[in-house]
Amino acid sequence: MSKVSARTYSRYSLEAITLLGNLIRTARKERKMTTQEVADRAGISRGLLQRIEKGDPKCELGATFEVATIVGVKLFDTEATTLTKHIRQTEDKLTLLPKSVRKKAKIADDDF
Amino acid sequence: MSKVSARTYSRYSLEAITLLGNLIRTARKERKMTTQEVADRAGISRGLLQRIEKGDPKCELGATFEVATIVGVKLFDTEATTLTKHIRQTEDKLTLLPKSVRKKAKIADDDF
DNA sequence: AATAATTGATCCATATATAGACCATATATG
DNA sequence: CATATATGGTCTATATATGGATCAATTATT
Repeated sequence: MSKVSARTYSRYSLEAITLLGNLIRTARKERKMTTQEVADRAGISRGLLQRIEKGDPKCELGATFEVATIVGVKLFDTEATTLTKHIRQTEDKLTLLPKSVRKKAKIADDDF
Repeated sequence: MSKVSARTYSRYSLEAITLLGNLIRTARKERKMTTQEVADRAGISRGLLQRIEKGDPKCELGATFEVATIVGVKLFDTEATTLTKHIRQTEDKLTLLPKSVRKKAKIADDDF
């Protein structure tokens, strides 16, 4: 009694995840770090690191980003300093946008 | 009887995740999409989407990337076409690198 | 102002990812 | 060539994330 739904992913998402994994593995080897080393530093198991490098979508977001950071793969092509600034920018932008999005309450749909 | 380890994250990782969440929420509102709408399209629950937008590290990598794709947040600042190319590039790079990393089997450490 | 809808939060049952041990194979290095 | 080490895979128990329901508060629209 199990396996009911099984999540699906778009091709773009899967490729992005694959690329991220490849970048991580490449960076790790270039820095001559062993899988065990990186896993320890990230506080995760070696098995999980392998799945991350392999591009498995079913991994913790946090664990993945942590590993990327450790081996030096920049998310957003952005330095640590500018990251905070970007966060503030998006927050400002958010306060300007309406708090909630309202849909046109239409009775019937398009075709008639 | 629980809560044994509790994973930790670097400041940079957390900020990157927060930024990603903010970008997603901003993009969603700009496109006038409701949380339920996006959640349905991504095949996830509304609750999970909220955690993603909030920047919770403990979310599926796949779910997060999927949502980002749906609302139009580009990972890697890269188009879908070039993504495949980038993957090949990293794969090529990987074949050039040594298959396994070997550590100097040193007895004592540095200071002597 | 009234109303409908979105959002945010909490709670619980269940599906699922993770750690950790183990093994086989590949591979770097002496 | 021999050997130690890294890697990759599998398996199981356990910790944990997720879906779904529910409720309160906020907010857009008439």
